[in-house]
Amino acid sequence: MISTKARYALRVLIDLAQNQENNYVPLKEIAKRQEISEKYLETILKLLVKGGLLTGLRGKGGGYRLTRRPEEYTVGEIIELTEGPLAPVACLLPDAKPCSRKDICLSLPLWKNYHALISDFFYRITLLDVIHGNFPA
Amino acid sequence: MISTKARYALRVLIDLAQNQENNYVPLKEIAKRQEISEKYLETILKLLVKGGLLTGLRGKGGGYRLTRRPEEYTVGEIIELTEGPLAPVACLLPDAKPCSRKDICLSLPLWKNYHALISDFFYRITLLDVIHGNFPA
DNA sequence: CTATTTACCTACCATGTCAATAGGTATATA
DNA sequence: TATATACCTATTGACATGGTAGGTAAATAG
Repeated sequence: MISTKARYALRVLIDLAQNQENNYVPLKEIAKRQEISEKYLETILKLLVKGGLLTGLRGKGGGYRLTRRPEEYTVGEIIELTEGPLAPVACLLPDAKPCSRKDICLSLPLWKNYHALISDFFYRITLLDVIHGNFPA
Repeated sequence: MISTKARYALRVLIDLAQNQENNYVPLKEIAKRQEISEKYLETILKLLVKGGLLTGLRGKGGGYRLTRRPEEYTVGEIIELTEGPLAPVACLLPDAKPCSRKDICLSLPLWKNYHALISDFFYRITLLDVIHGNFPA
């Protein structure tokens, strides 16, 4: 299952894309529109700011806004930022410790194919695609 | 991440497909070949028996064997049996409680497409495919 | 210069799942 | 009768998840 963190993050980005115009949007507004607890949303927004997907501005008139245009975000990076690598098994992580069975493991190619499939899917789809409902045929 | 339960289950089925000939294979042997703790393997085999993928026979000369031919198992059913539905979000579960945002949710179609993609992938691949390294192009 | 609004920070907690273990019971064969 | 096996119930430690509490820093409005 995709975690709420990733799902909420995506919804926040969609929300900002649709509501930011030229202003900073306060957390409170996003929370209200998206029906997400403010406190919990904080932890997610922190992640997104730290990851460079959003900038925050403090004080009156402050809030959050996107750092790029919607077509410049991929769903893949949003998911990986919030909940970690898409790799389905540890052996496929970039810094995986060598597995003694890797040469005889018949499942490994399956997980590799699966990994390629979903990486492709998620990294090809941009935030704008999600907003417009454009998905690969 | 795919759980060890699902991954071990797959490995067990591969192991049986390759080693059962016409006999029942004791858990001990599988555990040894696959380097999986006997105790933990028990819980997995119990699941597989309960799910009808395997039959067990007690006593001397007993053990486990497949209930069907390898080409009659799909990877999808093995995963879903051991770790639950492939659905990435609760709203896509067959008996999901109606979500109030479902008509305005822009992410939902994304998760639907994703779900279709991976279901297709895993349900098209049989145990025999895995053994032969045959994957969809 | 003060009040207010906002982001930002540190810490905590309850619940549940995962991976694994322990110890025993039932059943079949030799 | 002894042995090999599956099968059953319960428990554990570690960790992730989803969420909360309470405070600090900075920006603006008046």
